Amino acid sequence: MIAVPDPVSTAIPEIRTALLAWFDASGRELPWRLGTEGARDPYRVWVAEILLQQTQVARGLHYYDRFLEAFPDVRALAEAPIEAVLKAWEGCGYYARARNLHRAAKAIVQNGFPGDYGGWLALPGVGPYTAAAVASLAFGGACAVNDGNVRRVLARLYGEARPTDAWIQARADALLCPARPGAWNEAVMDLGATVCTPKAPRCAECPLSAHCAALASGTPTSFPAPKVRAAVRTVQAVAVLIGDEREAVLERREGGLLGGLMGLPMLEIGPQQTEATVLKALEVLCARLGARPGELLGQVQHSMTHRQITLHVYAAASDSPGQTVAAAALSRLDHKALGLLRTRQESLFATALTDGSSV
DNA sequence: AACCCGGGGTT
DNA sequence: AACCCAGGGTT
Repeated sequence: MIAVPDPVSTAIPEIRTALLAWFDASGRELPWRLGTEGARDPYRVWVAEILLQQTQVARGLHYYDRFLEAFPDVRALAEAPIEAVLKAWEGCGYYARARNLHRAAKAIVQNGFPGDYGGWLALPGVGPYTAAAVASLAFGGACAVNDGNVRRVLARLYGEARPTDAWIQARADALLCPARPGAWNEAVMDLGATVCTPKAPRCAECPLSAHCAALASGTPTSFPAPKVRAAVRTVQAVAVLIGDEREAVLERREGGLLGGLMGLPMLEIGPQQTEATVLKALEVLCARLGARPGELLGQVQHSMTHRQITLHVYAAASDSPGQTVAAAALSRLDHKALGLLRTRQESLFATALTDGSSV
């Protein structure tokens, strides 16, 4: 059987030259791209790659500055309490990233930074993408990354609607420029982020348009086909606020959802609930806390990728001391719940102004 | 391989 | 309202 080379494979030298020339002229300047190409500061690259997992660059920039200011080097990170690490990550989502970053920092302080793909892959929170990224960007390793950008760019270049991870990795490995592996990886990702975008690609500006099978097909956006996603689950929960926005009883969330963060004591009660079952849950929750249930402060809605939460927030009273809210790392959901107190006070104040009564 | 894990941007 | 984002861990 004779293997027929595809049009992209035969044009690999031209493709490398065209994309790297575009990158040298139009690549993004980003704070984790300081220093020599292929020999960047591994700490800065590593933190950036973890932060950018499923997080858009524009959003990551803010957290990156904040995180590096709090933990300028790997020793500072390793020696910090986990609560401080989560506080720096607060609001960024996927909090297992922060916990794994902290764990890995301790290992790095013990053993030093790994110098190759396999060493990075062994660290918690580092998978195939991140290991290849750090190995190429900070150590000059010939490792091709495979992320959402690479997937889209290569699916379009080859006209493959349903690429598997193995398919993408094989093409990425073949295309990788051995002379500039780090720059090549950044170039493909920059192209995917700024030109070969999901919905409205700027094909007229693309340095690879002459080689692109998806563009030739007339419908470049049909590559790759959308991934099927799990349905959003609707759930309700009850939370109690013992204290106020400054001092409140908080519990550490265990398990997967928002794990590691602090939050109001909470009890999930399933998808559709009546007022009676909500009140029953409130009693159960207060019994566990040794607290006396108070009035309804309101409901908050919170949507996550895979969940739509309605949270019924009640005031409660107990003898247990609260803790300083500002010092704890909380999810957006808990910040919304705490915000109910403020809106409620404002509406009471407005009522007092209207009818002349005292608050 | 399928599922879970946040929060927000773009279209 | 989809669809996506510089993915990784668990089952």
